[in-house]
Amino acid sequence: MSTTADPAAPEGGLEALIAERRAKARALREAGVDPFPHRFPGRSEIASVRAAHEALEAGDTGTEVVRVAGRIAARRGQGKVAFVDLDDRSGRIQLWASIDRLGEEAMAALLDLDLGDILGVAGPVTRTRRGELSIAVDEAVLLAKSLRPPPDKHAGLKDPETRFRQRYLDLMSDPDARGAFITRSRAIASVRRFLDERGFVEVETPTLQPIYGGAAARPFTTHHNALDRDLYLRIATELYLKRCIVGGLEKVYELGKDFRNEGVSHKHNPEFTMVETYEAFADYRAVMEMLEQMVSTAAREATGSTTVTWKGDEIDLAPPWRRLDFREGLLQASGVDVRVHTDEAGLRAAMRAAGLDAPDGTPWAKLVDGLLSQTLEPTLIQPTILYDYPLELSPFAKRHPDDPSIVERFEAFAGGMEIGNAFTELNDPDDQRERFAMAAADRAAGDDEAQPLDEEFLAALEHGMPPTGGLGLGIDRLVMLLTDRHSIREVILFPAMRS
RNA sequence: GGGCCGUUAGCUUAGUUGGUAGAGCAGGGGACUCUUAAUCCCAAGGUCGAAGGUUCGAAUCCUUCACGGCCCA
Repeated sequence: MSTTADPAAPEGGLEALIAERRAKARALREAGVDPFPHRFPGRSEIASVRAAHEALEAGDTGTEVVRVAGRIAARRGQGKVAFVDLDDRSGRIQLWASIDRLGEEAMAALLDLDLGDILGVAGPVTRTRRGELSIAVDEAVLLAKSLRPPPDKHAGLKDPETRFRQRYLDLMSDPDARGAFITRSRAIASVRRFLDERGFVEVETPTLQPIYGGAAARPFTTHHNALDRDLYLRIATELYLKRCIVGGLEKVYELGKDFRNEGVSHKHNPEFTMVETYEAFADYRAVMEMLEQMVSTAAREATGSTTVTWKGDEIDLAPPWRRLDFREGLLQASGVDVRVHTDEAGLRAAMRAAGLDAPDGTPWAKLVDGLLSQTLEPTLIQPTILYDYPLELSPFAKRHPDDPSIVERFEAFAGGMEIGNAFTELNDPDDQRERFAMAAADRAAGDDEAQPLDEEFLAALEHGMPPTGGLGLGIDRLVMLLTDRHSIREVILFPAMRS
């Protein structure tokens, strides 16, 4: 269609491309055609159309009329025959449009469409002489006019900034990007199904909390105007879920967002998704087995296999996972024994002697954490359960019966990342009060990630909490593992960005 | 927070020792009744991330800033 030159229309660039598409939409309206109609009923998924007609021979045409709808991804031919590639979520199929089937008017309308337009078509399935399964178009309906040009039909969208800020462009131009988020959805559904089938109750606890807790992190602060009080966005669900255990719900989980006011990195986004589970009358040994089952089940149900590819290696998520004692593992990986260097200065000296980073003013527990992340953690590619942590790192974990300086806690690692954290929950309220006191001392010493005292949580524990095994599993990192994506931004649809 | 790298047309990109930017795709006009990164012809499209500086002259060199990526913390 020749577009009459508007003297005000720009010569080139994006504005001109938009003006061109708007002019086409206007022309349609003037011809009585709605460029944004309301529905296209009776459509089939492209993948199912393909599957049902695989046996069609080249040159043959089926009898059944199918209806498909999607976005125009590419087209070839401009004369009396044209080929259009149509994408929906399930796949792509070629449309074969000829003036013989459509007539001059409908053919002209089809040729006037743009890449990126949403189109619905009806017609029989055919296989071209060259062997391409296609739909012989008898009817074509514009379902939504695209007023802006899509990314390059072949090269797609490469610029990571645009991919994250305008994720819809990434999704529409890259089937693998869509696939990662579909895998994410399946993994989350699998985790829910797994827990539901084992009698866990899914609960929802406050996101806005008067006292934050359950993890070592700085919170986001907000303000409730009507109550005139500051509130915190939760950094974990832990302390509320344990109240549910006190109340007798016995097996609970919550799957949702936590918020931590920290920097962004390939492993950190300020809001991220975590599932926490608490099972009364279980301990961390039972949680180990459940986690192995849960993760391997999620892998199988989301990807079809319990082995995944990670940075070129195969990771086998099928149980049982390797068990590694915390102290032993660290000693082997770093040569530093945290049971020998039990004070801050001694550990710092030992770490520096081993060539490791150990900043001044860092409390002992954080030095141990740094020791782990610098030495052992990156080597834990195959799934590994690292168990029996020092008490100082774990303010909500129950002491080990054989050694009060360690707790019944484990973290699970895979792909060189921490993916899960679990312990036998501390249910002795007096011990818990002591732990809060230790945290208060840390806070006084300048650790702004230390736990604030939560009297209401202590009161709940004083009512009696059964022995309980608890777990936190990072969903984003699990999805990274399942999709071989090495940045958390690749598995969060709209990651945090600077303005 | 530190180091390195990047930012050129809607998208993907080239651009040499500093001499005022070139392509493919997309878009426009034309040809084409089995193409599939369709092909062929024609024309058009650029604040070279922003602001300063050096220079006769800056996409290119320098400084600052913004945004992003990678690595480190």
